[in-house]
Amino acid sequence: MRPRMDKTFNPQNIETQLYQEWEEKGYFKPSGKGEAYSIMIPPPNVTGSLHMGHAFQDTIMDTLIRYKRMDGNNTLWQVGTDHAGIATQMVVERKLANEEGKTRHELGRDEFIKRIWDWKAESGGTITKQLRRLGASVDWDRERFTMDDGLSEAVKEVFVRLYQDDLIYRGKRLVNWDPKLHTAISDLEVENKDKKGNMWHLRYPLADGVTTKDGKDYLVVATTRPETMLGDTGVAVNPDDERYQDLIGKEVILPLVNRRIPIVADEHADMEKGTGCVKITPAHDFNDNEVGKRHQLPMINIFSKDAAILPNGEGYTFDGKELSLDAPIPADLHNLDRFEARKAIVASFEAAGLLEGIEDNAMTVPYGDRSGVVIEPLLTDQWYVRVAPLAEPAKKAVEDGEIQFVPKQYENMYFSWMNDIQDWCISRQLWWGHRIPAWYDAEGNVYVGRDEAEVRRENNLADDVSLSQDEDVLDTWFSSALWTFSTLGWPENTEDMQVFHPSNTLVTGFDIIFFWVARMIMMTMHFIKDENGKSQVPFKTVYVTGLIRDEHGDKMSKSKGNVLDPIDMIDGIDLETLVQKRTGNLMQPQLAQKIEKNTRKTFPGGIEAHGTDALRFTLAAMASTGRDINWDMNRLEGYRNFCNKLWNASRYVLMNTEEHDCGANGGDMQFSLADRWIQGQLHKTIKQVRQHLDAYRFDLAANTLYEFTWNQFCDWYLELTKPVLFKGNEAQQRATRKTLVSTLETLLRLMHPLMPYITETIWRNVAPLANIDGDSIMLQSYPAFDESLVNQQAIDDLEWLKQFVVGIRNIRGEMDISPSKPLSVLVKNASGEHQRRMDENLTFLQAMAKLDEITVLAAGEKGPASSTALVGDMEILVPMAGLIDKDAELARITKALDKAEKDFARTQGKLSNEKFVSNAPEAVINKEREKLEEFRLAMEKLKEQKATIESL
RNA sequence: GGGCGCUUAGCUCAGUUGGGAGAGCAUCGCCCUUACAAGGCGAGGGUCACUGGUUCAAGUCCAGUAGCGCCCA
Repeated sequence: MRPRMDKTFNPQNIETQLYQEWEEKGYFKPSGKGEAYSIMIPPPNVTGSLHMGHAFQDTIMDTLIRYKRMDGNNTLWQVGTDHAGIATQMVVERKLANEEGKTRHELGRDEFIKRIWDWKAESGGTITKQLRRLGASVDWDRERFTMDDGLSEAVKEVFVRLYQDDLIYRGKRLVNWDPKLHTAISDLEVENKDKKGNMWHLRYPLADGVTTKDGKDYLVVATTRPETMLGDTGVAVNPDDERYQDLIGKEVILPLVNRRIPIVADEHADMEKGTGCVKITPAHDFNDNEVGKRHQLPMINIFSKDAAILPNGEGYTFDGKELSLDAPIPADLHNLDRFEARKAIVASFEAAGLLEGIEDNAMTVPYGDRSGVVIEPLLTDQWYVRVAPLAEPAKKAVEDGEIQFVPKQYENMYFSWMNDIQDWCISRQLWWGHRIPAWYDAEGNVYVGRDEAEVRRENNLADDVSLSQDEDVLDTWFSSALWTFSTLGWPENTEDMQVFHPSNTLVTGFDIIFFWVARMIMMTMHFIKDENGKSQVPFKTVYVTGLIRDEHGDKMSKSKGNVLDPIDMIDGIDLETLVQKRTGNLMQPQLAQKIEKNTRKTFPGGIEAHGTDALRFTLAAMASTGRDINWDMNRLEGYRNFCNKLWNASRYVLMNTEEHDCGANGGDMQFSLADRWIQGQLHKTIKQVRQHLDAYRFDLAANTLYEFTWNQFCDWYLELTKPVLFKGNEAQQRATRKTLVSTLETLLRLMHPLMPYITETIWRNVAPLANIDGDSIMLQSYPAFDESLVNQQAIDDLEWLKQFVVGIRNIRGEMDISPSKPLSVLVKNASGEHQRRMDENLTFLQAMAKLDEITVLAAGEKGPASSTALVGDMEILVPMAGLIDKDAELARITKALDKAEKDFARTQGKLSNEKFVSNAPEAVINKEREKLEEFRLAMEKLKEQKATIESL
């Protein structure tokens, strides 16, 4: 297919069609040839849709993959999605409620899971469809899903082996409990919000007639959660706090429940804060839990799974054993929700005269990001991975440079987490996920195995022993942690494992270094060994991206209504639809008005279509050093214009080469200075772009391409081909046509990884002219730098030509002489080199500066009163007669002279500094001397010129 | 409180081993010149957050201050 090229660039007309063709023809598959290069996509949430962060990361991954593919590697970009336990379960639950008015419990577990699979088949492909719009060259035939058979097999295998290695255990510990969803959740799913709350000061009477230093028979503890006092098992004071020294080891009588609890000394108590006394509730607060552990206080759980008050506190020791301890709770509190209980307890304290006071208090409260309710730290039975032993090799791999982070400072973040690592709670009280491969008998003994039959066999359990499988499923991150190898067919030792593992580059956000990156490293190094038994790393480089924020630097979020959808930037969206999209389905509908107002203000005309290539190029251009990006629509528009520029430049090339002899089959060719120059510039560009891509500096790569394309190729080279194509002889035309075609063809290949669609479209038109027979630019080789094609003489000559042309354009601009008015100019002090350059490039000079004649003045000849420009030590004179305004010219000269004088003075100052001359390197000094001479010359000429004009 | 990062033109950002401050957009002139008005040609615009130090020379290296952001507690 050779696409047509309209006058303006219309991305909609080309993108989808090209992508389908690429996919159908299997261009995204590994070639099977060359050195392997693989990237494993961070699997997006199957319920999700593409956001700017995905677009950013996917652009970078695709750029790398396309670059390596063209450069001859056997490339695999592995794609897939994760099953997103909670999110997916909730989506289907909601659907079930809306459509059938049923809960999942009414449906039953098996039927509900079946419904999830139905949903997935129907609606689970949103994000992968969007990924296609971005041009992502992933191998779709290998698409994986964390719940599919192969990956589930890997999950089971890993669980069983870790258990056998004593790296997985079951225990009763504190977790982030979501009282609405009835499951443990990970820290990542907890949103900490700053809230205004209260600090209650409660009196705890001292036992045994003890009094404080100032004679009081009670202590005052300050707390933000009075309701948890029912589970207090201690009061802590700071060991250095003189106020309470005598009381350490004594006891208080816990009000309402009349339990004696000890006063302990612990650093956790902050002398500056409140009264310096804190209540310790080890079963309901993470900090208190640590304190309790240090002082061997019992844990007393007072909450049900709904976070309502129990009739009796449940006591446990820190090794999870039940404690027979009497912790009754007053009957009027039973079954009260935690916030109701708070009111009731505060009221009771007040009634008993034990409420010392209430203060306002700013605090951070954890909310479940899915349920929106306050998370309760709760003691529950969960499965844990013992992480410390796994962390050691994982740390070492980064220390030794086996895995490198780009940018490097993120290694600190990695180490800080790995050095203070907590065991990982991997079980979730959900239905959707990998069911934990553990079975219990009637006595509560636990057996772990790949299936029930294996459990019976391994443990000699008769068929009549009844076993029931653990109801819980595994954290989604557990299966994600296996992603790099489970997707390649592990536990089978597949050929893919041998070829594509370890993968090369992981592209991800800094926010999941802990949750995902570190865990992948640990899991991979534990399970995957090379032929010598050495642990393999999952990837060699981790490229960490920053966050994409809105134009004011605010995080994009639904509730702020500042989310930008990458697809909207590609296809465009009208204002009304955008407003609807941003204000619909809000958790807090009262925000709608404000969001609407802001949206109308920011996007009065909606968002125009910019196309995928412009979006990708913008993302690449803004991808510097892993820091956050403040999204700028103006940049996007600028790069859309850039696409249009490339498009039209290509049209120019095609118009002048199609149906002409472009020298593809030889013939006489006489290359112009411009031809030789642009080839050199192109190769310098190739070298730089490769360097930048290799260094993950996509911003610099994009800038280099932009600069070459617009400022060299379009602004100078294309203009310089016009005189040749209009007036040159056959050999000159043939040479220039050949250069036009080959430069553009190479440039397109160089750009392709960043802008796949536009380059493919143009390339298919250009390639035949260069005698290249290929179906797709994707499969062509990436341009290689050839130093022999960089012609320094041509570069110097063309720089001279530019100076000449710009000098005249300058005069035109400042003197208001129309660019269309031809000028005759004179040159003074034209040495041999200047003369040669003029002789060789007269046509170029005439065309580019719109000149009639150039007259060379003899030595000593003054010439008429003129406005002048300098090219090195040569002076160009544009005669003033009838053209130039005396005052304007004087103003222009004065300004230029000022600048020259300043430059001269500064340079002279440097050179007359004895210390500079004796310390600075020779090259620097020489450069300064050259500059001085240049400025001196300019001053001289300008003064002379000024005098001439003044005397008129 | 500990750690990391940021502060450069009106806006969004580059600035490699220290050696004449850059880009895009925006602004101001002139131009519908047969690739492109999503364009061409030209111009203006910066105490490189602040203070001190090292150096012949600092946006760049060091120390401190202020503001902002992130991670951890």
